[in-house]
Amino acid sequence: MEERKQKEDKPITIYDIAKEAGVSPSTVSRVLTNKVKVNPKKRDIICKIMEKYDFKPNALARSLADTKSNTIGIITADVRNPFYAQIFVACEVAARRAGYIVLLCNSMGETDQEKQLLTQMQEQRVDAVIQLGGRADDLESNPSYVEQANRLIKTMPLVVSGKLDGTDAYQVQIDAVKAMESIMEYLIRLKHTKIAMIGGRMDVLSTYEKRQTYLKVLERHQIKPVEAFMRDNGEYSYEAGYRSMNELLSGTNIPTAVIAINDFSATGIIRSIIEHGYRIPQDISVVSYDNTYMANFLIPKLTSVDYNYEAYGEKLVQTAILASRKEEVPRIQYIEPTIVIRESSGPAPISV
Amino acid sequence: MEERKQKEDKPITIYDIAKEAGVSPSTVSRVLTNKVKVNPKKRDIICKIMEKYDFKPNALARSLADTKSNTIGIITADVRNPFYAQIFVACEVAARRAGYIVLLCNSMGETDQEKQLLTQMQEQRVDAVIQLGGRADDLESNPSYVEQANRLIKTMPLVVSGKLDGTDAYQVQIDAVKAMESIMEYLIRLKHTKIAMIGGRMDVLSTYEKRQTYLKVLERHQIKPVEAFMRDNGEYSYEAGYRSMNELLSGTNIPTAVIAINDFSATGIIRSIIEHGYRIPQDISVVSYDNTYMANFLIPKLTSVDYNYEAYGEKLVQTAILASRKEEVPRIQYIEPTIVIRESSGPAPISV
DNA sequence: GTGAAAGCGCTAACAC
DNA sequence: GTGTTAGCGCTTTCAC
Repeated sequence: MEERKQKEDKPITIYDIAKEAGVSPSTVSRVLTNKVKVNPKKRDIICKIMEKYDFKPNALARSLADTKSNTIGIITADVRNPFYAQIFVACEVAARRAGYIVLLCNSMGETDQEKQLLTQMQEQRVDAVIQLGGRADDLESNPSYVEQANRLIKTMPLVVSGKLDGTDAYQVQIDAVKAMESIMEYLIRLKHTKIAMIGGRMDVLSTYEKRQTYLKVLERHQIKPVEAFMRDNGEYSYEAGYRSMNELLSGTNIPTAVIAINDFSATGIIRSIIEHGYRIPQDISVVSYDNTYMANFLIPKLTSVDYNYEAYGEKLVQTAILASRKEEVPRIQYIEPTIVIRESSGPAPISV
Repeated sequence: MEERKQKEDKPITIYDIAKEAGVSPSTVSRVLTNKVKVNPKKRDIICKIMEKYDFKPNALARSLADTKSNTIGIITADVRNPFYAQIFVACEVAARRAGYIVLLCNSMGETDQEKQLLTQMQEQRVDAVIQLGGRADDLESNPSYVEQANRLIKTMPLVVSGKLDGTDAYQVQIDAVKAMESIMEYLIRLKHTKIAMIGGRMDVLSTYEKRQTYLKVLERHQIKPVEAFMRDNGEYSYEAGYRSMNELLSGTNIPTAVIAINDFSATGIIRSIIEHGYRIPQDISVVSYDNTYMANFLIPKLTSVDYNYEAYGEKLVQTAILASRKEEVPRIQYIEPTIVIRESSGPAPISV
């Protein structure tokens, strides 16, 4: 029951608390973990002392002791991309609700960096890692990355937003096929037949799937695909969208609708269309993917495909947590897209 | 020198390595820390074995042992805001370069949450915490938050992007005064005299400073301030910008230039202007703060004040690290703004 | 240069 | 219910 001589530097520990409370350290630990009954009186005394010294249990020591860090590592290419920012925040919210912390690392799109991050996550002994984009987006998984991932998976579960062939990574994917189906059917219902698809790289899984679906739906409606309408420019940026649309509009065959690979691209596309003197959506409709806040800001407001981000984050995190507890989780799960119609799309113009 | 019997579950430790290498654990630790000479031959053997088992040192244990986690905690209101996303990524890059990891937590703008995050950071034993926005933005610091922050500061340094009166937090701020000065002088040089300032809350430090500077510069040029031109609508959003500009344009006194509190606001403001049939910048110039990627996307492209984000992140992180090592760091530092001129601003129209 | 041993702060059997 | 005793995996004196 003795007062602690304030050694200013050393942070207080359960031993200090225990001594002052006249109990054993384990009792203090018990009130901390709160899993086992403790004499209410003692608990009270202990709590008082904890508060008095503003005691904060050392999470590192706790994690070391029970070999569980209550941390989920998240690797993404770049949170500055609002698409990932949305998912990340959704993950964080879900994680916090479940009593977990998230450790975020950006790979900046560099594969080497990404590999290193896997290692880092292992060293940090996170309970599971969630990978958003990056190598998990590849149509053909990078072998050396797969190798690294497999090493990680020996230690902890990995859940990816795409896929990682040759690994046991859990997959929680956006349903790219449905995402394209719904947009195409929507446009065709509006009598569009001259539909362009702009942006993206064909070695990216979701983009590839979109393209395949695009072709499939055209065929289903007996619309002949036009080479010039398919402009996978290799990028997902504003500039690329702008450039590709400029090219397209400088030709003779002008589409009545264009599907942008994402909101960034759409933004460039819209700029190009307007600069060329066409009206949106009267002359050309524009639809897009991701439904980031940009969609609301543009003039006209953008029709874009949304993926309930909150639910997405929740599913990613739940998968990670359950897997880390070795509970059963489906190996692959899908997120349903919903098309949000705004001002940028409308009926096809009456053909001349 | 014996092979390790692969107990599949337990991760390998330096003891396992040591045994197989025929050395003591301390020697293994020495090659890990790499601070002390080790017989090159032994080192070699040890490294080989580490690789063979894909050994990853437990960062938790390391941190526990040397009471240093090499982690910097970052608290922000919402990384989905591109302004914070930019700074965060810059911090991460700087931190990684210095051998640190960052732990990101979003408070979602809730003070309680924010307080809890401080506690969480303490428990995680991060080496320092950086707070971007939130309570550090307040013109008058929230007393109960200050209290919580002070508790944290007893344990570790806190560096904030704003200020926290009554604490020893380090400050690395954007120079809001200069940011406004340069924009005002720019506009006035272009012969603008009817300048509106839209968006923001006056209990936010940087906004308050901007308003004060706005008034000061007007006075310096003998321009009488117009009540209707000062529309601190309490928000920093697209919608608020749109709404306020609509109100302003429905009046009789139309400004020739408007300063938006940030790019989000500017986006709404631009929409409103266009919908009202005015041209940008021929009729009305629009300038803004933060120079996020939005500035490049808008039509017209937005003139916006930039803060070298890379340098900002570097300074925040360096301050955090140095302070955590108890080295001397200035208590307050400033980030210089630069105005990036694009399409949305130009000379004032010839007055009628 | 290297090993032995103590310790970082906590949890979790295990007895009582 | 509570104290005792081992760890968790690493770093770091301190001798030699």
